[in-house]
Amino acid sequence: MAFGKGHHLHLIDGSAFIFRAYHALPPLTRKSDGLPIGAVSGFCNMLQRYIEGNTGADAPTHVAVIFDKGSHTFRNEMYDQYKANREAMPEDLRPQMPLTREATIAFNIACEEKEGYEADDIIATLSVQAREAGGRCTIISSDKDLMQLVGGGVEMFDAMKNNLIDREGVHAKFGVYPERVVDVQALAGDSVDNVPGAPGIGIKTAALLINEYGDLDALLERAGEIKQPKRRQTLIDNAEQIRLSRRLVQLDEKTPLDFTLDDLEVRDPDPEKLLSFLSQMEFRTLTKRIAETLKVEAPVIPEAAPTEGAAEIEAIPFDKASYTMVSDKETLQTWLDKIYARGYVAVDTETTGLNDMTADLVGISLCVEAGEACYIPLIHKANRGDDLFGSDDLAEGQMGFEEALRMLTPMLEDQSILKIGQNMKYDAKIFAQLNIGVTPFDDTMLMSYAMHAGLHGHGMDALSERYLNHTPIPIKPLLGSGKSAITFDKVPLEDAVPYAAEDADITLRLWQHFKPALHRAQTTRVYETLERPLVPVLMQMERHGVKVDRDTLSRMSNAFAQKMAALEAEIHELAGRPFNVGSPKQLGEILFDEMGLEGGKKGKTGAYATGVDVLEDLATEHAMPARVLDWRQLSKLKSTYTDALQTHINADTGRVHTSYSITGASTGRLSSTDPNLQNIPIRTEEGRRIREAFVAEEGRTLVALDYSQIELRLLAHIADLPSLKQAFADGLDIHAMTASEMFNVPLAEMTPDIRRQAKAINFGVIYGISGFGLARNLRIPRAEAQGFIDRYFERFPGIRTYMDDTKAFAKEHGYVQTLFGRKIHTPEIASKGPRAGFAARAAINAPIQGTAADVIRRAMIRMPDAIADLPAKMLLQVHDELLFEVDKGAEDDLISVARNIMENASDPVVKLDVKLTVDAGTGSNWAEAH
DNA sequence: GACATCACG
DNA sequence: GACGTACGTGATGTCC
Repeated sequence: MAFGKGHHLHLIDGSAFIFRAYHALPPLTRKSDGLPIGAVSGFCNMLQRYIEGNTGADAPTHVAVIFDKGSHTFRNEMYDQYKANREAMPEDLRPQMPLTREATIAFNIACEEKEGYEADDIIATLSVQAREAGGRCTIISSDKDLMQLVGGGVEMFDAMKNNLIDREGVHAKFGVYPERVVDVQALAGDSVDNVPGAPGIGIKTAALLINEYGDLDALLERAGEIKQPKRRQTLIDNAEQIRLSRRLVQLDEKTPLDFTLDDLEVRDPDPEKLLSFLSQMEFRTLTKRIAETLKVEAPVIPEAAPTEGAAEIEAIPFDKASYTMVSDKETLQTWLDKIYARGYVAVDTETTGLNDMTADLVGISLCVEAGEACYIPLIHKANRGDDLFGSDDLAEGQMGFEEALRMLTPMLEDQSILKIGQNMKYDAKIFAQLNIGVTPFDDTMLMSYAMHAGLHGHGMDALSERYLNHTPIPIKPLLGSGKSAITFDKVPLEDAVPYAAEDADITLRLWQHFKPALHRAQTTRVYETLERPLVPVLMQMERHGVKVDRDTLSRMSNAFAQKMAALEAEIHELAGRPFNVGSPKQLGEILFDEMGLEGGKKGKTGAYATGVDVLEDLATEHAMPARVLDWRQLSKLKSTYTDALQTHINADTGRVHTSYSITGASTGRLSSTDPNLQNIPIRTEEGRRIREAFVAEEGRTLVALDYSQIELRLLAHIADLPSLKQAFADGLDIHAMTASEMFNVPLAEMTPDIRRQAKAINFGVIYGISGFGLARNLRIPRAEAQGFIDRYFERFPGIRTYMDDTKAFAKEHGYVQTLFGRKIHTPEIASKGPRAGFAARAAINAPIQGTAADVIRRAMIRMPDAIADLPAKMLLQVHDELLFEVDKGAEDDLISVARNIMENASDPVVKLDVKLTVDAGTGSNWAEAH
């Protein structure tokens, strides 16, 4: 009998089921091979519960699960931004999607999808067909986009809240009945699907307008009559956009389908098929339960290896002999086939050096399963290079460089294949040089950092030792050291293969270990929002580099050398004999033994201390220490900056390319190396001039934006200090205000000295203040410093509480957290003696410094998209500052966009009680811009 | 490679 | 009651 009166169709929104299952369950994996399976498990459970709950008199006669297919639909043709801000599907969910289709079929339920259409369109088409045939239809979903379909025998059922949505239910949600829902949605827009709508109009206002004017067309036609000027204008200005929005939200009730309602008739499951699928997935409980329901015997699922990560991974021993070399395209193709079947692969590159801007790709290793890895050598030389003749010949047994990359590139760029790396920024930069974009990816180094910051380093060797109980093959013996060191392309293949392949093997095993651990440690969100997305951003900045003028530096070097020579002569004269001014040991002996100055203190190595503090004190008694300080400053500027920076100017680009380490600092700050561009001088006039060498390209300008007092602002929020918050809200001079509060001095009578003391205390608080430390910093008696601190605590009682609570938390948990959930471990807090003191202060500082680091990371991650339409590039980050280079004339546009991103970087995750403000400067060089 | 020193936030 | 103490980094030169 054809579908008609008396029949009842159920349409299940498959995607909704999957996402609910995915988010509701921990990241389960199939025991035998680690395949992620949590969403499939939840999906099957939901299907089974659905079946069990729909057996009564009102049971459906027809049923289907409807899925989305592909991400590109006819709506993207109308509007390319449709659903453009959707987050990418989590990697561990992607391989489960086809399995949910298999599950539906195993349950013997019709499973439908159609390329170019959303599931919602299929649901719309079927529900209309059911209604027109005189039957009933229940849509099992809570998606508001489907509410336009309700009425005339069509209802929705929200399986989550267990409630039925009829016409009245829709009215309660939208303020209009189903036939006008599309009009309201068109006006209100939808940020989730990126439907624009009318700016400033939400569901409430939209419903009001539609109810007043009847429908959307009437409203738009008579928009001029609207009394409120803002509403009137937005409707007039955005009429086209609103009509487009209506077309986007309007479901297609005429989707061409190659089946009919009759094909959806409820069928009993085939026990054999269903149980075979469930046991293949290794769902023990569910298999048993369904077997009982179906009154058949449950199949026996063999017990796989134990589930705990480490044990499972250790179960497969490392074996150099199992690694293979790929020398031809047939073999490479079998590896690609394996990778596509799996959906993920560990990748590692071998190169001719450690600098990813200058190193060349030498070979690639791959691993899809613990113990099963290969190395693809590409440009290994025939011998070690110590042979005078023929040393440029390539070693035998390598497939062509071009051919290998031609085969690998589609896989490396395939959205459905997850590439797993250890420090992916390095490998991705190597591939980027060859115009290959590696995406999507996971990074075991960043996973470790998200979980273990403060506990240990995150290099591969350390992680392998610690989590895999395996010492990797050392690289030293292969490359040698010193003058005789060779590059990896000179390493003989029989040595290179096991070394390189093992790195990929280790990386894969670490990933298998970390992936579930990341969830258990509740740091997945930190990893996915604060660590991983930073990689492409930093890659871009590093590859772009900053222009540094060699002539300026060179002139400065010469000037410094001259001044140093003069000072050196003077110092030798004052000392009575020549010595190495750069040697603290010799200097100490001269000052304290030969010249007999007082106050010499020997450190633990038996040498006199000759640091700035000591020499500054001595300067009051003798002329020499001051000269030494001057000499040291120049020596520092010359050796570390004006000389060294020149050597870092890249020959190809004429620019300096630093490398940022994401995992270097335990608090979440970045660090910068080769060269370090985060400690370019600024505090002294002579030093600041080095920034004049950091210049903009011809026709461009440097723009520096920095957060004003970000750590103190965050302290005010985190420790909940009302008077400090108020001071920031009022835009007061925060150090003067602190001084005024503490010393009872009206702001009008503030002296620079009182302000300076208050400033030192404010900073001291951020660092975990102590009487001793403050006394030393301010050069005042310890008792007086302690008095300041006591008064500070009285005036800002929240500080005490914050410090005590933070220490207590650290002691209990072994870590502290930032506002964004980043964990910083403080294991030494439990130790006895001075180490505990260090750890306590670090624990107090970490949430503040770490939250500031999170804030600027969030800004940096959003920045590339925000400035995509501007002729601007982000060049450098210096903890609370971002440096940009922009075409002349576009400075103001850039400042307004970038400042907006920076000031609102905490949104929407954290709502700060204190506003963040950003100062901006521009100039043809960094000294001017700051 | 350890240590002291000093550049930055 | 004594212990040593501001938090977080990286690069350089000396010396062993």
